[in-house]
Amino acid sequence: MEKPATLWDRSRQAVVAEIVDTALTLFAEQGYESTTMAQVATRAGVSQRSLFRYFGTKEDLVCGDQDALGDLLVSTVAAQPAEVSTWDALKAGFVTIVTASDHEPERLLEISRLIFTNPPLRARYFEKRLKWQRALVPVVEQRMGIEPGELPDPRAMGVIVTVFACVDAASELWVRHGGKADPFELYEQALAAVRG
Amino acid sequence: MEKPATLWDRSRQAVVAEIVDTALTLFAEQGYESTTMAQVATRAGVSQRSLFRYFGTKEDLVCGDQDALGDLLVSTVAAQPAEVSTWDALKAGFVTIVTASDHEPERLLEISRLIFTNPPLRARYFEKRLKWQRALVPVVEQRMGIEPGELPDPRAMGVIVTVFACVDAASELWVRHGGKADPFELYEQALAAVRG
DNA sequence: CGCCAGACTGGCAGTCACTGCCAACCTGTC
DNA sequence: GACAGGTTGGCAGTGACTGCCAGTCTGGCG
Repeated sequence: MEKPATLWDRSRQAVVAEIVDTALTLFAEQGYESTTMAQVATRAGVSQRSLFRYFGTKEDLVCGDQDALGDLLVSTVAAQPAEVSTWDALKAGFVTIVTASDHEPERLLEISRLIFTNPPLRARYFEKRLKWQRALVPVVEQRMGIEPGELPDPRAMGVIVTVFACVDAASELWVRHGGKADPFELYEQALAAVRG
Repeated sequence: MEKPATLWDRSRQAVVAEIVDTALTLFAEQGYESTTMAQVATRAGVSQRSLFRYFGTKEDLVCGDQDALGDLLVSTVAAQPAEVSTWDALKAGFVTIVTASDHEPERLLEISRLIFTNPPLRARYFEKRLKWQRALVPVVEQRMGIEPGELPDPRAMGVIVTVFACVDAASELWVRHGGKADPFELYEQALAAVRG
């Protein structure tokens, strides 16, 4: 079903990666806002039109294709054994995501800093995460023994949005600490304060 | 300090209100995205240039000036007596905000629906709330007996972002219930599931 | 080899949000 | 009635993004 992996596909992958690379370099050099898509296109050696075909929006140059990670998150949470608490199941999902990210730590910090310091990027990131949250609703409901309804259950919603909010808070603090703090530790502290 | 309230100020207020009114009408008629700022300007009887002077962005037509509400939130939380728990203090802040909103319930629902169904609007709303969260950090830190540092304390951050996340979840569910559910009840359920 | 359908690319013109600039105007004051 | 300060409107421009069309490149087929 998704085995082909043609040579063409791989070359496209390479092109995408190279574009992202030049974009991040430009953003680091002159900032996100003051870098235009035309610049990225020129330096990456593609037409502006094609650039917009690869990445629908400027934000996507940074926020990338989070859909795959979202699927991984959901399936990991769903795959946790029943005796694992909902909180631990969600945590396991996020741990899996972080370790599965194909960026080197250095670059991950740079990307995170970009996202947390540029409102439009942060907004886009937030938006993508909304989709993850929606996808998690049935999984968490089942895990909490709530039978699914037409609309999400407020209890399941509460748990999900809380975990995401704490992950977000920990990430922001991690970035603002310059990557020198342990993000998992920050997350644990935040959640501990919440759960009393 | 802020007593003048000149006639001029009031007429400006009226102009702003009227623009918002026509904008919301247009959004309801043909949707947010497919309504242009030029249309709003024309129907409201101002030049496009002036429209952008009143509202810096298209989103601000809907998200309005949340800064005043943010100040109210912070001061209300800060004004809660010391024996009130942090959770209750934050809740009191939000209750104050909701009741202080000068929109009729019907319009409030309409605005909320706009925000929750249009990604750019939701993103902008989220962004404004980030400022509220930042402003709350010192207040909550003091209330939790944490001495303020250069960066926010993860525990205070956790509590703040959790409350915001649950308020957000409750609001979204309220909107998706067509305004027929009690938002405070939804909030209580969400938070109860979190705090166990 | 020649041919052809399908996918990818590039350029071009257009839309829309948003901004800087400048001239016209309006308001209150001396 | 002139004058200073703030307000408005038009105008031209930037930058993200899209639709359209023509050129190109590829793999299959006779």
